Amino acid sequence: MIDIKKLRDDASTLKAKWQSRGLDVDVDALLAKDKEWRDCISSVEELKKTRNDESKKIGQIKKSGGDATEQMAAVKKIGDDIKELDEKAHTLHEDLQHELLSLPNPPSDSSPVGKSEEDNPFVRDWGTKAEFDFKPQAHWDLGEKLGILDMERAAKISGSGFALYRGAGAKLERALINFFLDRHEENGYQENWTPFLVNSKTMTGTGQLPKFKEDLYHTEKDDRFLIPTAEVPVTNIYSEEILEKDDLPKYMCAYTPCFRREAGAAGKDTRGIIRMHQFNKVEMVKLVEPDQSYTELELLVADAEQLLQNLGLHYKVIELCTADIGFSAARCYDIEVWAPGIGRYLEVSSCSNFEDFQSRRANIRYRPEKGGKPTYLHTLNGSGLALPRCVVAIMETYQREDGSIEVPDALVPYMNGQTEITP
RNA sequence: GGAAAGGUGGCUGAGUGGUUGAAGGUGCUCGCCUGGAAAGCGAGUGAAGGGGCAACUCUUCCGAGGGUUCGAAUCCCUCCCUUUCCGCCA
Repeated sequence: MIDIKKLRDDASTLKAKWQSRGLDVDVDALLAKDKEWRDCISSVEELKKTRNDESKKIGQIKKSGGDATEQMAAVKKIGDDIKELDEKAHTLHEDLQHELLSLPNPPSDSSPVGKSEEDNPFVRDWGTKAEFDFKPQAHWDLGEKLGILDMERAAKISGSGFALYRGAGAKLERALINFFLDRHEENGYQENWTPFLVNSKTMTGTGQLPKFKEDLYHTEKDDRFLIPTAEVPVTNIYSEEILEKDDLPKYMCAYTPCFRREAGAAGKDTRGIIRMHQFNKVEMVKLVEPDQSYTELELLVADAEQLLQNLGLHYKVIELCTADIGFSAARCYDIEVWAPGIGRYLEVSSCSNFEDFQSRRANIRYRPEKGGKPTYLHTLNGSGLALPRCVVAIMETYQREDGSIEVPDALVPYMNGQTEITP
């Protein structure tokens, strides 16, 4: 959420930033509503002051045995006015708050301005596209023939958009999760195991609510949501808390399954395991001091890249332009791994700096100096990494002509010494 | 799911309708004292929001939301959470 004070002070800059996202925000209407709310608050407070003073006087009169009937009637009238105005102020505030919560983060000045994903600048790449002296197969063919991926039975059990990994396929998932988590621990991230169902307050904290309810699985009876990413529970670990300067930076990571309705993505990536309603992911989250967040973003991307390098997978890093950047992010890098079987780069990580957008929503603060005033810290997160697309890249990159798959060296210990996957 | 007890400041813990934003203790900060420290003494020590250039000032907040009342931490209702016991269950 943006700071309403910024909107009061410098609406035109914010408006321009939203415009760079392709969003036309009626800032004048927002400011008018804000003004109306503040005027309302002022009147209420004035009335409350009068009421408090008068009530005290009544107390004194009664104590000294006097008759305060007249005063009581007068204050009663004030009370009625307060109630009415208070309700109005409350409604105005809720309304304004809802509108503010639905506004995306204004992109950082450092984010490249663009009109669509076509304008996302290339940052760097690592490795080269794998070459084959045979025609490489797509993972769905490889997986089915090897018996490690059973999309048909997954559909029978749950429907489309779900994967059933079997045998070495299941083991590969487990191996990747452990491999990723171990690397993060080495890099100073504390491992977390979180709830996978969260309440609406938590979802609002990281920005999934109120705007993207349609993308989430919701349990009607208990009003809880299945997490679409570990970012949600992990970032909210310290919600409503005030941390000390010495507590920062906080490096945290977690493996979780992720649940996404993929509403609006119908017909996209329907084959294979590129877009799933349920998938596994390891996520890194950082809570940092504001002046460190852009340095930390670079480090975060490097930590994600390291994993692909260890796996020997070719990838490229791109930066998202203002038109393509996510709702909550101020700046964002995507890492895309090369999948030679289908001949596409696949997004396996998104590393973002949210600045104080999430911390303001989730109310995560810290004291810049001992005994000082609490202020909002900066949050960042990055996938490290999303499993299915890594599996795709591994299968397709390490495939042999006979359809078997070589296990990348880094994963062999995590596969109990298994070096290849054969039928 | 049933029963009971609770939810007050960084922590602990009083408070049952009227200067209570909240006693006492503890912790923390600053000062005095000391060769230095401890002890002791003194002062300060929550958050959000509004107004003001500022000193400052006002409002709100005792789990959340309603209600009663001239006035609510205190009384009533609903919900949430915690603990203990019972039941059920991986």
